[in-house]
Amino acid sequence: MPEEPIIKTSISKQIADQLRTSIINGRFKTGERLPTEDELASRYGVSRATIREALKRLAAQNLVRSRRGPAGGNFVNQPTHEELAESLSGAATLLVSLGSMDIEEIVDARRVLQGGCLKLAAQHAKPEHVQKVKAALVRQKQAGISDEAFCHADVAFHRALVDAADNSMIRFVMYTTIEALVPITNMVLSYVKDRHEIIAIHERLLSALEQKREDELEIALNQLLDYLMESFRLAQIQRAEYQKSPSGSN
Amino acid sequence: MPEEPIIKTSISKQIADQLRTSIINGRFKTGERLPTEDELASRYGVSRATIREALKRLAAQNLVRSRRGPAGGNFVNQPTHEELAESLSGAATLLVSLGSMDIEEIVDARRVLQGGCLKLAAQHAKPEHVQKVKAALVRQKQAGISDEAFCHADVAFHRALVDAADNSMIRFVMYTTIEALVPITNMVLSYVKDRHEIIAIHERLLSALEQKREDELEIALNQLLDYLMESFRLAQIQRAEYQKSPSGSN
DNA sequence: TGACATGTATTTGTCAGACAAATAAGATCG
DNA sequence: CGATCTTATTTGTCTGACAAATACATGTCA
Repeated sequence: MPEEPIIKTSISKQIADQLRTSIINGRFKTGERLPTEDELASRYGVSRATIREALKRLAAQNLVRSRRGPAGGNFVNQPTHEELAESLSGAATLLVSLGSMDIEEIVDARRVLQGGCLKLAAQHAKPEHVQKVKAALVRQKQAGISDEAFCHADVAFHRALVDAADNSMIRFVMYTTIEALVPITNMVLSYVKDRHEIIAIHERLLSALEQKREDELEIALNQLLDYLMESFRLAQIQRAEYQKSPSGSN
Repeated sequence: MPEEPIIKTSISKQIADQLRTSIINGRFKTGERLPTEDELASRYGVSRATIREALKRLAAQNLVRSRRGPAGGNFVNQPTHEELAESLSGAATLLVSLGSMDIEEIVDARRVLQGGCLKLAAQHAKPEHVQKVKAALVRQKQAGISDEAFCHADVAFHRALVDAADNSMIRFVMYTTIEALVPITNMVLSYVKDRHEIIAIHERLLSALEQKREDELEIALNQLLDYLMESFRLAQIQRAEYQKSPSGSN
């Protein structure tokens, strides 16, 4: 029995991995066109379907994108920060929705991480950063906007705060943390219909940023998160009662 | 012209997205088996190949895994933190290797984020956490191990520190940050062959954690990062000289 | 000549049907 | 009762085909 390679992983996965490493260590440069699918198929000695499955795996990770036609093909895609942050927060929301992370943990994390982030923001914020924060807050203060729009503006506000730290890595990481809280914030908002408190705290954050007061920023952040936690508890109670009382379960 | 849906995205992608949201909001529970590929194909009115491409996209995100045979099929997979962190740090590494993030930014980010993280660790660390940190440091101190093994132990050390904060969200986020630094650390190590300094600082971190001294932790972290930055600059210089002097380019 | 329509080749997207490989469960035989 | 064999089911891969998008050349008409 001469050691037949006991390969457990499928060919398409192996090819996907090979292509990925080729991309990562630069044998295929960003923007460059990969060989056509037929070419790859014959090169690897497999069928086009297999190659396609491999390419789709990479496409799911935003590593390649494809166009049809002549001058089309599969291209190495340089994922933008947005795309990456998106897939990060997708993963994070997944973890949250599967219950692998509870709210206390997320809020704690945000307290610690965003705390540091704001400190950096106080040091690095340029006028245009402050301007963006202000703009988001204005949008949030518009009367009569929907919960959805409010939440959207909320995210924009916090993202702007993060941007003020002027650091790509932090942006990358904090977007995720913020995004992970969105479903919860949404739920809180739909049960606890009080936006004034949130806006008041946001205004405190903004003015603290304008004055570059690190201490004030930290205080305001803690207020915000405390408020969020408490509202969340309230919302949970209301929700539990609502599910008990009316019509029936289902 | 009766508004034929001008869908730009491919069918397989649409199906993948649909399946993903079905998974995320719980219409398919974790561990559950999806319908067979034939079943899905006829249900969506597409061919099996298309379904498979959709499933492979999800597989690339660790959302499903497949087994053959009867009682086999495509199963909803609950991604472990490790799997998620892995795919994300892959993304982060890519960003770094493409030069979208520079080292100052990453080190700054780590200073801020890991600083907060260590503060939490000092409060929450349980004996088994400390034990894991210690074990990683022991591995790192073994004489004669390769650069690669050293770097591996280095990552394990920092992960253990992060774990000590005992917070899933932070773990998720910090693993990514740490991982993003691996290629750089590797490069530094291969040029600046001095491990003593790193180990000395690591020991300071460990003992500070054991004594739950937040201030000491912060000091040691800053030392470590300062040292890393300086070594990196040195390594860059050496590298530049090396690339100028011998034989030729390429 | 120049602008516009038209064809044509190339490449991905999708389809249909087939066989190979793995594997769990039932059938068979000692 | 236990070990082995068969069988059915399901994913993995192959083959060959056609549809759709689209860059480029070609031709047509003013």
